[in-house]
Parts: sequence; C-alpha cells; structure tokens
Amino acid sequence: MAQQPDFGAGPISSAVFRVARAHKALAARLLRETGLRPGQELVLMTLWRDGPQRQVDLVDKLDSDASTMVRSIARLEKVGLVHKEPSPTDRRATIVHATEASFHLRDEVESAWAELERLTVGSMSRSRRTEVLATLTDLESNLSAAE
Amino acid sequence: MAQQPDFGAGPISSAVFRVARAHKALAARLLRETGLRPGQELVLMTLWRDGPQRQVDLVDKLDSDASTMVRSIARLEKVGLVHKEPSPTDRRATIVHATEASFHLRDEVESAWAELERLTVGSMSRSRRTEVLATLTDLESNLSAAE
DNA sequence: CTGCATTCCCTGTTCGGACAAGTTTCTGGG
DNA sequence: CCCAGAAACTTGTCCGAACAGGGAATGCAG
Repeated sequence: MAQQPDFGAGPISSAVFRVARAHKALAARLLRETGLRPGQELVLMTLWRDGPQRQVDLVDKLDSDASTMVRSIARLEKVGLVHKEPSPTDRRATIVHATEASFHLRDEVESAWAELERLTVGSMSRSRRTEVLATLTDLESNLSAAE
Repeated sequence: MAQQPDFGAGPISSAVFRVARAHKALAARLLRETGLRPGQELVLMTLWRDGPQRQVDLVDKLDSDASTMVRSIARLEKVGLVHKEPSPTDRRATIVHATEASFHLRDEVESAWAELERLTVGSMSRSRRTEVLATLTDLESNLSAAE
C-alpha cells in the first residue's frame, strides 16, 4: 500500500501530481489488453478520426514532440497498425495512414477509453461532472498562461 | 501553437491528461535552473523532510517503483546530492542520506515548488482553491478505488 | 533565380516509469 | 534449528517524453 505523498509547499500541485499518476496508470492497465501503451492510442484515435495526415499534424494535435512521434509511429508501423507513404506534394513530408488491421482495434480502444472515463468520474452526478470539467479547464488555462 | 486534443469519448480523462502534461512541463521548466529533473526533487524533498531512510521507504512515500528508485538514487549520487550507506540492522537494506551539498539546493527547490503552486492556482480565491483541492481529491479517490 | 530562413523529419542521448526476473538477506512456522 | 516465503535491492528491457543537433526539401525575399 502506497503512502500519499504530500508536500506542504504545494497541496494542489501535489494533488495534480497524484491524480496524473493514478490516471496514467489506470489508462495503461485498461489499454494493456489491446497491446497498446498510453500515448499510442492517441495517435491511432487521431488517425481514425481525421484520416491520413502528416506527422507534424499529429504532433500539433496531440501537443507532442516530433522526435517522440517518429518513434511512436515507428513502433506502430512495426506491429502493422500504421503505414507511411511519401507525400505527393511535399517531399519532406510523410503521410501516416491507419491500416485495416488497426480498425479491428478501434472498438476495443474506444471502450477502454469509455471505461477510463467511467472509472475516473465514478459516481459523480452530471452536474458534478460539469463542475469537475470546469475546474480542470481552469487549471489548464492557468498552466498554459504560465508557459 | 499546439491544438487542444479532445477525444469526445472522455472529456474529463482528456482534461486530466492535458492538465497533467502542462503541469509536468511547467515543473520541469521551473526545476531546470536547479539541474534537477521532475521526480528527483521529490526524492530530495522527502529526504530533507524525513531524514535518512531506506530506498523502500522512499518508494512507499512517493508511490514510485523500486527499480525507478534505484536509478534515481544512482543519478543523485553521481552528482553528489545523495549518498548510500548499508543499514546497520538489515544487510538487505541501504540507507539513503541527503548530502550537505544537497541542502544548498533546498531553498531553490522549495521556491520552485512554491512558484509552481502559485502558477497552478493562478488567481483563484482561497475558497475556490479549497474546491479545486476537493475535486482533485475526489478524482484521486475514484482512481484509487478503480485499481 | 539565388540565397537564406523555415519546415519536416530523423538520430542521439538522457530521464522517469513500469514490468519481469534474479540475488541476497531476513523472518516466522514447524 | 531449518526451510519456505517474504522483503530489499539490482539488472535488463521497453516505452514515452524532452532536448540538441542535423539533413533534406521548401518557400520567400530580393
């Protein structure tokens, strides 16, 4: 059983830290049966939703990093969930496609995310969920104002 | 400029994800001048607060992992912020001490955390902060109930 | 059209995090 | 006492994340 670390200097930061940890761990556990690691499913979900696109588009949409994306795509390609094609109009760019095989995972991934959401909100009422979302949005806007 | 990724299937999970990302990035930026990486400062803060202790105690308090702690301690030791001594009563265990040198960093680390907290809460009123903390605690308790 | 800044991607490196597997040491039931 | 199981640490491996640096292609200003 883990202690709950608390650093008096920053109760809210500490709490954000712990929530983030637990949330990521839960996501990892729910995605385990799909064979995906947390982060990879976001790439696939973006491709499923928006279709084939350049790596830089994925980077922008996921607020990720070009070098991280290179490796993430490479791993997804190695297991056949994604393939790359040169862009016909820009020889610097490669277009990333979700493969047919990846679509077989779609239901599983989306139900894992639904389960993650369900477990995260627990027994909160609808109005409470709205409050929670507003709180998270507030924190996000504070954090991005601080960049 | 980054887009804000939003996955319809899980608005709160998505928001948690983004807040976690931004918060960690901000912590990394604030700690940068101390030469520490996010995570290392937690080890040091725990040692400063509770004194010399076994690695497993640090793991428990930080809800971390034994193998992660081994390497984190090794890195802190390499830069002279920490040293290890065999436990006099248990030959399996090693006691981790914060060095004198590490205490020179203490003010800097603690003010970085204070700044992190200040930027995270932004202009929230005291009562709003209490609500936010309650919300985060709710989320944490949902997440740990799901483990 | 030429030169230069920008864009897009890739590689190297470092780190935290997690899991598996293994070694040494301790502890408690028989 | 002895042995099985637990505890503490270590190592190997894989992954996401971030930063630095660099190469190739593009596009824009002059």
